[in-house]
Amino acid sequence: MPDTSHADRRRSSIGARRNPDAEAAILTAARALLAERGYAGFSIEEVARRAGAGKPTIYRWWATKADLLIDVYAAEKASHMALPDTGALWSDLLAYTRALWGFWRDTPSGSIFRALIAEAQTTEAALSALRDKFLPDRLRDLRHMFERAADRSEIRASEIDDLLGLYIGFNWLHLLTDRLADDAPAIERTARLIAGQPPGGS
Amino acid sequence: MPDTSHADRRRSSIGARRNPDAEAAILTAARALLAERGYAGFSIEEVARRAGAGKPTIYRWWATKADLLIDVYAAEKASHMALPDTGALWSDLLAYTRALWGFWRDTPSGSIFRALIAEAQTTEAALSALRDKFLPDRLRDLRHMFERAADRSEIRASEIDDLLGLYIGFNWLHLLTDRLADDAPAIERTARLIAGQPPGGS
Amino acid sequence: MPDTSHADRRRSSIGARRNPDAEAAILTAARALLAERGYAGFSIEEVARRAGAGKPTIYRWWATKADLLIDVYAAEKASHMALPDTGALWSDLLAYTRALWGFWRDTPSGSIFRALIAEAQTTEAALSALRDKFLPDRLRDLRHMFERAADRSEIRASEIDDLLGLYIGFNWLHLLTDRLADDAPAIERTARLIAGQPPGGS
Amino acid sequence: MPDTSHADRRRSSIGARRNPDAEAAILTAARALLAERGYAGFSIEEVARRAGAGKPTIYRWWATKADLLIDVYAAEKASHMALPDTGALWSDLLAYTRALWGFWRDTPSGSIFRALIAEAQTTEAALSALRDKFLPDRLRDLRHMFERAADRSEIRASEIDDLLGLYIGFNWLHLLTDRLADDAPAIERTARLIAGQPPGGS
DNA sequence: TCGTAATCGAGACGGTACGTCGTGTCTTGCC
DNA sequence: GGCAAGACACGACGTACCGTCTCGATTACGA
Repeated sequence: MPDTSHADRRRSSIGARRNPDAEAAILTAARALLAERGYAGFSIEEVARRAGAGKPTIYRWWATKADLLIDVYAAEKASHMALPDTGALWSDLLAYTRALWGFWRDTPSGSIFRALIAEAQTTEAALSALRDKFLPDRLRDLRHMFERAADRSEIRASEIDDLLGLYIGFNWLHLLTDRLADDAPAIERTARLIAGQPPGGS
Repeated sequence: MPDTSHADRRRSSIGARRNPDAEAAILTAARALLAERGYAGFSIEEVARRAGAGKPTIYRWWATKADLLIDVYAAEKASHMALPDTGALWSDLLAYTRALWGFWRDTPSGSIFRALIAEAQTTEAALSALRDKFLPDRLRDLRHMFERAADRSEIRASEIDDLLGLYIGFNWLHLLTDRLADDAPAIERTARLIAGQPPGGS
Repeated sequence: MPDTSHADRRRSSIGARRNPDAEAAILTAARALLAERGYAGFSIEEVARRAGAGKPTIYRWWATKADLLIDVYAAEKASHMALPDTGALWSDLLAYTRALWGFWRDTPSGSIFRALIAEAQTTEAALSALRDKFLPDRLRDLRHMFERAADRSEIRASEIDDLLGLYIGFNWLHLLTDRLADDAPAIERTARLIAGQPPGGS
Repeated sequence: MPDTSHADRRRSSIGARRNPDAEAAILTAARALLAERGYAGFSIEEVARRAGAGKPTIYRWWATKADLLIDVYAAEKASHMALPDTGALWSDLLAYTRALWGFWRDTPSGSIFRALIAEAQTTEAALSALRDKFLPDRLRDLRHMFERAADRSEIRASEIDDLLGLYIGFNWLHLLTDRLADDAPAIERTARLIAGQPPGGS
């Protein structure tokens, strides 16, 4: 058995209900696998092997690969990302985007999210999971940042959704083309653009 | 023989050199396959089947799936998109974006491009093709539109690249989440946002 | 890797036609597996593992487990069993049955045939393979023995098929209840019964 | 709930002892399942589903699948078959065999018995149950028929066991190859053969 | 002029992963 | 302690593609 990173073996059922140990082992294994081999090497089969879990256990709780990816990403994100409140949209965006890109670069999360988007191009179920479940969650979080800016009259309230779209598209574009490291200076310039702040100002 | 979409049968070798008929048949089959079944149903196996080609013939000329996708998309794109010149950036963007989304919706190109982006999350070669060849080409084309706007003082010249990034990200986001049809009203609002045009004005 | 009995690895395709090496490796592996673990331990998966073959290669050439079992049995039988011709039906039967039971006991063939019959109780395809392909072959061979006896007027020609049925049922019954070793004396008595020979006579 | 063949729901424990309702529901479900889908579709899982029983309840009372099959067959057989006494062995056999084949064809018993024999080729426990318990029972019943024939000097007393073997093998052969319906004419011819009666006579 | 070489369609090969099913064990919470 | 329920690890099922290989045929080109 080549891999030793999986949980302690012979974890058994704890009755007619979900075993949190199994769930944790699967999420951990999925995270590690994506970290090591990326989406290309990500398979339910291998996750099951590493987690010491049966494939049916995975399919029982996550109907699609996307559902699993979403849970892995969510567990990751919860513990890392917080919304800044600096008093100005452009500096909020600066702080948040730098944190986000760092999070994507320095944890498996970047790989996970790229996997999720790729999966959504393959499977209809994954697409609707991404669009109808994942994205709205993300938007809800970020909208607060923009709503505060609208309260401060930095942006028009009617523009919030479209600015959010531009902002998310900007991040996706850099993630999907793997330019998170190279193009970091773009963050500040783009934050100002979105916030309607003149370049170089404070 | 149930499928009739492939080229006429028994196309054979034409000697010790590449057979253009075979190449055309393969590109056509790939295009049709992506149109019908999307990236999920796109396999070298099925392309070969439809093209009436041997798999080695495909692998001989296209080392990776991404290479094939690029050629298919290139053949598609060349013949369709022209840059508008309406005299104002926001209406240029409006016209171009509506044309692009229509092109993505109504031809296989949308599926093809989605496939290419997805493949780039799996295969390093696809990623660098997308980032280093594809994206610069696209930027070069569009930059003219933004440069004209800068000449007219609608936008700052220093903002061109960042606005392009926002604009492309906006398009990708809608393509990848399959919202080209539903979210068409966003085009006008976003075109104004990018062009710095107040909402509702002419 | 626990099993070492499989053929030398990395046997590849020899073109667009059946590879006899692969076929031989698969039949050998199937035979060995049945010899070691019986029908209970017999799986296509394990045969593929031992043969160093891909599962699709097996499914390509043997549509059902029964087809594979039949080929394994046939290869075995061809090299071991010959029809005797002693000049009298009862001694022909005596010789043949003793050889058959020995063949069933001392080679994997007994296990193979038991597996085949069991499989026929599970799968409709296996049943028809057994009944319409295997059994007629077996009957054709044996019928010669009975026809010679009819020519010698030992039995009526009209009884041949029914005597064959009785004879085969007798053998099956002992095979399926694993009484080939214990009940060997029954062979002689039953040979006489079938041949219409009084007990104890020469 | 689509299937209605199982017992009334929410049958619960009746305390620290075996619940006869549960046992009956399980046997009934097993019988029905074998009737509908044969050995191929017979699984503990499905029996439990239909019976509205937990799997452990089944495993608690029947250690192996064979044990369950035996109980199902026993419950079935008891109520149906009677030994004929026509005054001649060949007509006894004729009557009994016709009844037996009809019983096997028209009730789940044929499927059950086929399942039992198949299971005996996989599981040692099933084999010994079949050989050491089942078969002797059957032989004991039938032997009376042959003993009466010996008393009437139709057959030799010393031949009884071997004729029984031939007779049972004949029946098994037709059951296992699913020729109970097609080959009914063989019954009369074989009955005469076993009874030493010339063909066509009365 | 003719052998050589690279092309073609075809399809078998060893593999990996898919998603489903059944196995026998285990635990819960009710009776 | 029996019961229904159902989760668990495991492993086989049969299928789809992967990328590689070898065939036999079909030309073009260089010696």
